[in-house]
Amino acid sequence: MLFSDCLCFTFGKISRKLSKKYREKIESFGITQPQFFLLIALYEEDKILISRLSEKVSIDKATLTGIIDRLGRDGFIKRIYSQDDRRSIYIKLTQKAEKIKSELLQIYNETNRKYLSKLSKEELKTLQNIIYKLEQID
Amino acid sequence: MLFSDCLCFTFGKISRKLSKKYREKIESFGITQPQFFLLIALYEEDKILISRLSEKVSIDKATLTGIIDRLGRDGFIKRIYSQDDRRSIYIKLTQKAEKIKSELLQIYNETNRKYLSKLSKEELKTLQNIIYKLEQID
DNA sequence: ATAAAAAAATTTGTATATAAACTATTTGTA
DNA sequence: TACAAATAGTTTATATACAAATTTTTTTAT
Repeated sequence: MLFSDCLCFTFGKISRKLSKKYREKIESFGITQPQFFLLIALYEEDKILISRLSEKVSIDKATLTGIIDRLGRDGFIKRIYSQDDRRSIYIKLTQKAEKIKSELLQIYNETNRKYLSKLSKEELKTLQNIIYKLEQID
Repeated sequence: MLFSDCLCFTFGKISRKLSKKYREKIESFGITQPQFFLLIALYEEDKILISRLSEKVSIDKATLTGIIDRLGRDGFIKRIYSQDDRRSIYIKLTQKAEKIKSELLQIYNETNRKYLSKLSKEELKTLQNIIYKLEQID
């Protein structure tokens, strides 16, 4: 059985290739691709629990801790300690992150559209079904 | 634009999820998922140049150096220094790796089939086209 | 009320991933 | 020949990724 029949291999390969494309467009902002996606998630919903953020971007919490550390170190976000539940921590965008919001969103939208546009309407619809099915795995 | 419209995000997410599935099945062999795929590639074509292996598994050479180091450390492969071109290095499977070949290939084939079987013939055909298109990106 | 269980996040240890710089060797070219 | 350019692979530095263990706090069950 060839690697082309291994969805894991194929999806990983394409994922790495696409990541690189985003990376090239955002490197001037001093952020990485996972950091970029995290900021995009926060632009959609700010002041959000780390555990909720973890679900939203499908990255486990241990990994997220590091990404948050570095985004915090570089001044893009802040940890806000919850008063209600002292185990919980919210993540909030800083002014520095707000300032580049429209630029980052534009890059995000344009780049997404660029690759989506390579597929026909029919293919896109089928792909969405495929993705739905694969996301349901256990 | 939602994350569901970002192919990079979606492919990465599914790739991580599927990786975990392979990981669970092979952890008893003391290898990781990237190491597993590398062994699969070597079972298909043994004594292969590192640069060729890099193309075959679509992992860059710097990353491969590390994976090869660890597979070597754990006795699954050996570096064979070329006489013709002293820059070149071949990778060769050891007896230890040959011994688990049939088991690993079975896990590989069964797991691939399991996830492929979630898709219809029609979906699979379309997906292959989509993958082809995305692989062509620059 | 209190001990056990669960939850939120971090820490630790190991393994990718990748850009950039580097070493050694080979090839191309004047 | 001599020397610049290309090639094969490694190294370095930094950033994910993730399992397992840990800390702190809250919830649940008795």
